[in-house]
Amino acid sequence: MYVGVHPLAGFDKVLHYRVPESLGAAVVVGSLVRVPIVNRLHLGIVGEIGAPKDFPVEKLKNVAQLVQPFPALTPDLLSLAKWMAAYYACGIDTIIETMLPAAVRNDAGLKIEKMLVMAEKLPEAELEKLTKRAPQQAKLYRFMVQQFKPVKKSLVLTRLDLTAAVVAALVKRGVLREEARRVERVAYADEWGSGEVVAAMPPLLNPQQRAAGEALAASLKADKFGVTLLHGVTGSGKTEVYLHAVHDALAAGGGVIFLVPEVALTPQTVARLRGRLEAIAPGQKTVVWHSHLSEGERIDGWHALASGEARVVVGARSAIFAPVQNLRLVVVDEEHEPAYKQDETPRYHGRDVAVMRAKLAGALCVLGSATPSLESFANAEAGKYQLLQLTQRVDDRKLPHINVVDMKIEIMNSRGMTTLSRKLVNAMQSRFEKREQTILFINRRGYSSSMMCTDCGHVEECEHCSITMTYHRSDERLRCHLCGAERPAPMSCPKCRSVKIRWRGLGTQRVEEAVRRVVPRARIERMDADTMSKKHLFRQVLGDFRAGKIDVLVGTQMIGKGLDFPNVTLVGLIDADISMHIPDFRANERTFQLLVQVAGRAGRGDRAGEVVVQTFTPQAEAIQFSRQADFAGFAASELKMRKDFRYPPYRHLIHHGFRGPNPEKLQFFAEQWAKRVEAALGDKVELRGPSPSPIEKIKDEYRWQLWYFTAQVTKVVAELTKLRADFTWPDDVTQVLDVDPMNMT
DNA sequence: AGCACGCCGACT
DNA sequence: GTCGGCGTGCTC
Repeated sequence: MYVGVHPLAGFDKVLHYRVPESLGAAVVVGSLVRVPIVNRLHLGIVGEIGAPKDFPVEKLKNVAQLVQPFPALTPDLLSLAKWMAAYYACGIDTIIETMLPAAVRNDAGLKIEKMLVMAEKLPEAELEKLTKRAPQQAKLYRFMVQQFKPVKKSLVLTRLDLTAAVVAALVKRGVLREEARRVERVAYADEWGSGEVVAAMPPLLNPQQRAAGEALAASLKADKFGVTLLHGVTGSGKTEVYLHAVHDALAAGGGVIFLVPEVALTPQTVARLRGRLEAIAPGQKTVVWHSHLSEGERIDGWHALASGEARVVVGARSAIFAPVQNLRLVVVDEEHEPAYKQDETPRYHGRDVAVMRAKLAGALCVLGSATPSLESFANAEAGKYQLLQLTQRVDDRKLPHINVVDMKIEIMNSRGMTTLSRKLVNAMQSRFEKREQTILFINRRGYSSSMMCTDCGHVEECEHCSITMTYHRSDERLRCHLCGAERPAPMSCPKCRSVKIRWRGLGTQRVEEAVRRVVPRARIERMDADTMSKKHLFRQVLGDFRAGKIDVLVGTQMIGKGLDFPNVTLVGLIDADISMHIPDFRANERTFQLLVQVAGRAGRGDRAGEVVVQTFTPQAEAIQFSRQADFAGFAASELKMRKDFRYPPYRHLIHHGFRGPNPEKLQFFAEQWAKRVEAALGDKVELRGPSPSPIEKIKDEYRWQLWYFTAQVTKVVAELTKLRADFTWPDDVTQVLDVDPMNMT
């Protein structure tokens, strides 16, 4: 028998080996093996069974060892690795290394404990003799005779105050037997596991929750891949809905992966989840998976899942690679959270990988959020994902009214520049009369500003990258921060010829002045990076605001987080679309989510709050726009920069992968990069490509193209570091909207 | 990755 | 001439 192996040796190639008789049937696809490469042993994953096509069979070496008795990667994980390698432009070995916990790879974490068992009893006479001649051995013997189960050698030695020599003597006589046993640390029953009995009681579901639960049950019953976006407002009880689905999946004999953002993995939440999970499926063990586990805990959890002993794993990002058997359900809670992104090579997005793994396993994937990410929402709108909504809060607190004001119309009506819309002014005045508070949130981020027509809302964008171009006032030019393209700023709107084209961006100061004009008697405080340079000032202002000494708080995003003021019943979002237009679509999304969060907080228990959103591109359009701003991101393995140069000469392939549906765009990026490197080096760089994705099954438009160029690293390292610093990297290199496993056949 | 092979300039 | 700095290609 011959096998093709993916070696974990730093290069990305399948090597073939002969499987010796002794290993035979135990070696299957997904097995972790040790194989000889040149003159040393490396780990590898069996990727296929069969002889090589272009290598003489006689020359094949033997597989040296089978590291794990069961396959280390399930078939779905193996195909997931292949997909990720192509999608995120990195070697499959890198992916496999992240999939397998280090402890599993070098079986170091396997804590072996020596156990002692009785092998043969001694006749009375022998024992008498032993008592005289070797009292220590006799003592040990007497103890061991009473034991029914194997006992830990270390324990026996300390308890009976013996040395290892005594044990060895009895083992040699054949009286005792030493056994090595893998220790099962119980990663699923730590000190937090119990004592949460109350939380284990399932609360009654409201009709909406029940309906969502039933819809998920139906999807699960269909027993095939599907994605459901569970869009539930804060406090609508999404967790209960997940738990019902988990229950159904377990009842059907399937496995479950439950992903939460890393920060959510506090002992309390873990304990609560585990309590509930173990209550809905008695006897089921729940493995917890996060980065702070010890090696031992990790390997035990891994083994429990790989062997099928445990079927549920709750964990952060990397838990998506857990070797769960017969995977039926993947839950991604708070799917919009940036914590799902890995910002080291291999850069991947846990949520996207979750969707793909579900697809490969034929499972149901549930993405849940109060503020779904744009791409998930777009996928739901496009009908690719099923959309379930929970609009009622469990506590029945009212949701605020959200008014979107189109500033184009506002400016038209007032015949002039307008900072605050009529709607917002009225609302502010009425709040002031009622002694309620207002927050005006000015959406300004960085100093990127775009060119926008105040008549038609047109924004200039880069023809190559479809992102908004940045206006540079110093030289009156527009630049694309992604590809570096530039052109003179137009004097009139290219679309409607209007001359009312201006660069956008209101300062807190101007807003403050405007507020002072319309509510002269109100106490107004400004809060932005300029005025809040001192920490205590920041606290003081927030304190004053909370105490009711301030009526209107005007600020930038710094007031966005953690604002929970009971007396605030109005929130105004000025220039909502500024961050919709900055060339970083991830920022758009943050603004959008912030909006939803702010909206959720506005209002008092008894009455719904109000939110006024001022925009030139009313919401639907704005979202649409930011979807276009999605570009074929630089998915890419990181620049490989090694500083430890030594002989043998490093020669590096600096490669950048560019993915996306538009080959021209990709080529353009690649060429831009090549140019930059050339300029930095002062000599020619060879650009090669595109090389197609190694995955044949993916439809052509989703096929990657990998463009790469080679250059001598000696010169490049320093230069690239500089380049990197002044190059505006897309905020999110792995993030792409067109994650679309639904359309891959 | 790590190692061998083979190229080219400057020396035991 | 050959030694070693360095680029390239291969590893079953």
